[in-house]
Amino acid sequence: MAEAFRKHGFEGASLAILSRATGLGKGSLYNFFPGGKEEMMDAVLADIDRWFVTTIFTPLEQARDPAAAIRTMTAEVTVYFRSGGRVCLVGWIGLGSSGDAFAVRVKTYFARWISALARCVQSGGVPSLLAVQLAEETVSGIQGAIVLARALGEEALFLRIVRRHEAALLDALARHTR
Amino acid sequence: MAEAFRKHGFEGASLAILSRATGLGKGSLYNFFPGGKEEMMDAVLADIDRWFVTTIFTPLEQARDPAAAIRTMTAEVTVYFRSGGRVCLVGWIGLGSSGDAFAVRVKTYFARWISALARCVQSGGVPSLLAVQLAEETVSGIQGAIVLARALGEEALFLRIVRRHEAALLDALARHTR
DNA sequence: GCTTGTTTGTACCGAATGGTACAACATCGC
DNA sequence: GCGATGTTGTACCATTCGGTACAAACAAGC
Repeated sequence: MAEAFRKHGFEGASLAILSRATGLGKGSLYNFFPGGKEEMMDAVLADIDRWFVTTIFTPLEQARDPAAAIRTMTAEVTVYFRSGGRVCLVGWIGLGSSGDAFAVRVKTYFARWISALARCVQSGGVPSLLAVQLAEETVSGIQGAIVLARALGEEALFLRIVRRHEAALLDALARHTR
Repeated sequence: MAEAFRKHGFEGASLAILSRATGLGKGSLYNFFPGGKEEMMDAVLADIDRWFVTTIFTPLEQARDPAAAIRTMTAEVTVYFRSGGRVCLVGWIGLGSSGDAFAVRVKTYFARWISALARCVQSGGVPSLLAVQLAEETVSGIQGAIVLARALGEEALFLRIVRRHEAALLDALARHTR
């Protein structure tokens, strides 16, 4: 179901597609999601959010070794986005007017990612202003890398860009070591 | 018409919406675009491409003053994307499976942007490998900034990120001045 | 085995979808 | 004026859309 939305977007994913993707008939679909397509998408976004919170956000927020936490973040993210071969549904949905219904979810997702990463970097001794700056740049850079890698059909480009952002983060940490 | 696609995406922009947006009835629409919605979208993308070629790409490619060319690029891009309030249709369309029909257009758009920017930076004395690296990072960064700025509803974030990329480009130029 | 509540498939709904046919209309060279 | 060409609105097409109704199938408790 998540993959169906990821492939076709919200508008493009028809109930027929969703039904085929899940193996459930319309009856079942509307039994579990009385709110229709919107509730289905919301559930998918909630699922994604949960994954990011446990795998990315909290490890960053509670990191005892910031450099290691950043390294695992980029590693996890690279796998998750299949090196840019997989789209970021949250970012995508935010682009269109159909995403207005999920605006809050989209906003909190990115806001938390940035703040978690910033806190991690900051905990390593980097001044808070620079930390936020680096975090913004990294999250934004990952989103851009997905767009570009998909557009050019070049997964290597995703890896290159993410690696550079990782390097920038680690460099800042090394420079401000206490 | 472009704005209709920009707002609703390819799937979301129905003929009714397109008709309303252009003020043309279905008859006229199908008179000018016998290929239907796909041809309309293609025309819009061609239009966008033309604008970027004349306003962004060729000035970069033929720049006599690389630093100035970069500065005008970021300025033009900032205005064009309304500081992130306006979506990059090319990048957006590339994310979904509906964009497969326009894959070539999407690909050449980004490829040319990167190569034009890289050539400009390189003409200022920056080694070609670094130049390509910086160009990739900048174009990707702009795309990410659009996604993030829209998601967070924060145009200032777009400006901040673009400005930082501009600074990185100018810095590289200054460092490798001949 | 019967009851109760959930899960499923199927038939169906009105509305909207992308697209076509075509007659009325305008425009223009001549 | 007249025909030729291009443009427009309208009615219409089959299909698909998201969504509902509901009865059959199922499961669990007792």
